Amino acid sequence: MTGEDSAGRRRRGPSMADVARMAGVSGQTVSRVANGRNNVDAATRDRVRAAMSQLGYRPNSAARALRNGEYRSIGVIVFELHSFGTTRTLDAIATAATISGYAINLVPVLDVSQSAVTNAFTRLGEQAVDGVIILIEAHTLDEAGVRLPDGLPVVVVDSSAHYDFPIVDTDQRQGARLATEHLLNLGHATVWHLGGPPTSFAADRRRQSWEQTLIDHGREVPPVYDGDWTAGSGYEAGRQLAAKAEVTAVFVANDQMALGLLRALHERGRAVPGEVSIVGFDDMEEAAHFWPPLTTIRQNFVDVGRLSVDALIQEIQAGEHHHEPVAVAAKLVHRSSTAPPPPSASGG
Amino acid sequence: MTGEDSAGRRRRGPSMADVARMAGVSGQTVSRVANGRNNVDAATRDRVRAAMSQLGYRPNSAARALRNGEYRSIGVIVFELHSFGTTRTLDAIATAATISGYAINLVPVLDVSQSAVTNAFTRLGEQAVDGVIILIEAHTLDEAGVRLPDGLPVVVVDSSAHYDFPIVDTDQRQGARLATEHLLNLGHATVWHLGGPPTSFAADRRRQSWEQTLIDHGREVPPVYDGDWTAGSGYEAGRQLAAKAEVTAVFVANDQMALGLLRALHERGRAVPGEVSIVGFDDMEEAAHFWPPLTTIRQNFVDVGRLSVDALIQEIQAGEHHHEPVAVAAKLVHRSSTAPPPPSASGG
DNA sequence: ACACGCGATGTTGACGTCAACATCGACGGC
DNA sequence: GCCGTCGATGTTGACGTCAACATCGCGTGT
Repeated sequence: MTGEDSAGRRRRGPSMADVARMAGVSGQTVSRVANGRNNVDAATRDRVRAAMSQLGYRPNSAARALRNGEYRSIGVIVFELHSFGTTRTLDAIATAATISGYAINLVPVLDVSQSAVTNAFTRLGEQAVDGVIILIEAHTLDEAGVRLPDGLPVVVVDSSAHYDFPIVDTDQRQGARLATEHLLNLGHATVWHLGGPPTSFAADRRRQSWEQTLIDHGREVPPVYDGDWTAGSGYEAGRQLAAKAEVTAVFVANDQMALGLLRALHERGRAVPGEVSIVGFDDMEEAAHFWPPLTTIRQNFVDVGRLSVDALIQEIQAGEHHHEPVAVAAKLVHRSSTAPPPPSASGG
Repeated sequence: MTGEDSAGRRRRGPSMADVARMAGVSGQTVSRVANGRNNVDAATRDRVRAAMSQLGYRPNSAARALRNGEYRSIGVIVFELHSFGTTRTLDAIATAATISGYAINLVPVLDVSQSAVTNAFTRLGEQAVDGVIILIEAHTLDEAGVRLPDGLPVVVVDSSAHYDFPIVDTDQRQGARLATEHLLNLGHATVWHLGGPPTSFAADRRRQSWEQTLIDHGREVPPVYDGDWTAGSGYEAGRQLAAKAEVTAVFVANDQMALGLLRALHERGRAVPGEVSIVGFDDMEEAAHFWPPLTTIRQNFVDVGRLSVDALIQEIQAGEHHHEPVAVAAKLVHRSSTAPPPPSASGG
């Protein structure tokens, strides 16, 4: 009754054999019913179904996985759920995987240390997964000198191109260019940059693309300020930026840091967008309600999640890598944090 | 070499038998080495280890689960990763489970419909899990008329008490009282409330506790405004609140809605905390960088996650339910969004 | 009436692991 | 020198499922 035997030990649930006995059929017929095969007599099927629900039968996925040689499960290795982008991508991955009939096995990296990463990968090797999506920033991977189990399909999100794995990611370059050109088009002489941590490839690419865009337009490239994606780090860098009168436009590598910068600007009494224009990156839900509402680059996390799952499943089922990275386009969402520069700053 | 056989099908990895053959021992000895038993000769162990790494052996967790009758995995059923609290709790659960040697199986509910919830629970029954943590709001559960597989240990986070499952949650009542009394102590005549959706038990409790605190202090209870946890809904409700001159203090049921309210107040030109004081709930990382930085109630998500995992594992391993809900204390974090009421409003 | 086909159902064995039991050899005590 | 013991290793079988093959009975065509 309670799922325990007289000794108080956990008892296994009913198996096909139990259902078969109760329904007066063979185990194989139960299997056929459980798997929706249609070559079973209707009356028999009903009898089996009745026995199943009466016994509370549920298929043993371990036995099924062992027999079939596949788990129908994919591992997702994440570093932290603090970052908005990671969380959103994970959400999209989970949804896409579920729709495709795969379960999600979440493998957290417990801290930043190299051994924690190595540990996570070791655990991963022992998990019941058919493939892996790596959501941690790739430099961390490098440092850990990670060796994944051979023959385990892998897809990487947010990575450099020098891995031998398929890559799916937002088109960071295009997004950063969009942000930078938006500010330039408004008439700003140049655009400052508050970047993400050097350990992130995404941050790297946004910074590079911002710089290249400035160069393409023949503008001066101001020094870069680095944060670590958090609002706190945006605030710290923001205090320095806010103190510089010549700063009229800033492209911030994510919305959370932009929030910190906004606070620093408010504290200093510099008007946004009156004196300084700001563009973020991500379009987190809150960005529309920052003060002022933030102009930002919207990432299409749903597509990133779906495409990475699709690529992984293809690899699992067909054994095919395809090596050209998949880049998902971003787009600019114009709100109130950007405007033309103040007249006094028009010359640069 | 590539993990496929000549027909292009996925080939299973090497098994214990393969390792045993290469090392010239029996499968059982390989098993002993793999499980760290110490009754194996050092030289033999080395030989087995060498064979393992040369073949790229990794234990088949399906076979192990089948043999041992346990998966060492817990399912977490979540509705959405958009809400800050859910995400943070999931993170803490994943960490705690990993430390305890359990894997995490993420089971998303694809949409709000009843069938989606039922679907998710059905899927759950077929997952390779020893137990389940339910992270969705409990009213949704109710509506779905959910029947969980019998004998599967369950722990619920954020739920009413009328389930026969162990419950772990933040002490919503205590947190809401803290918030309300903080504002009262500053001298506000009464405190308005911007609550969460009626479908959430957490929102319910925060509202009830706010009301009770007001009554306990002999204050008037203003009408409640409801949001749905999002900044957008906070903004909508906030526009109404901002229009009322008599509002000097608002307790908002989460930080995201507080952000929306802040925006509405700014748009209307009402100073925070000069004219209106605001307290949020959650203490999301960004709250410290809102404008102004938000006074809020900090939830201890780490403890909630850890305690729910501990409770579940105890249930799994010992078969013991313990029915008193576990309440994790919250605490007030005082920042700049609260101050005494303006002199003009002192009388109420 | 008989062979044949076909649909419904049953039987067998293998997936990889590990507990329980069996075996074997070395060493110490008397 | 014989027996008992203990440590290292091997052998067997069972966990639950499902593909492959076997069987059985009924209807159809000639």
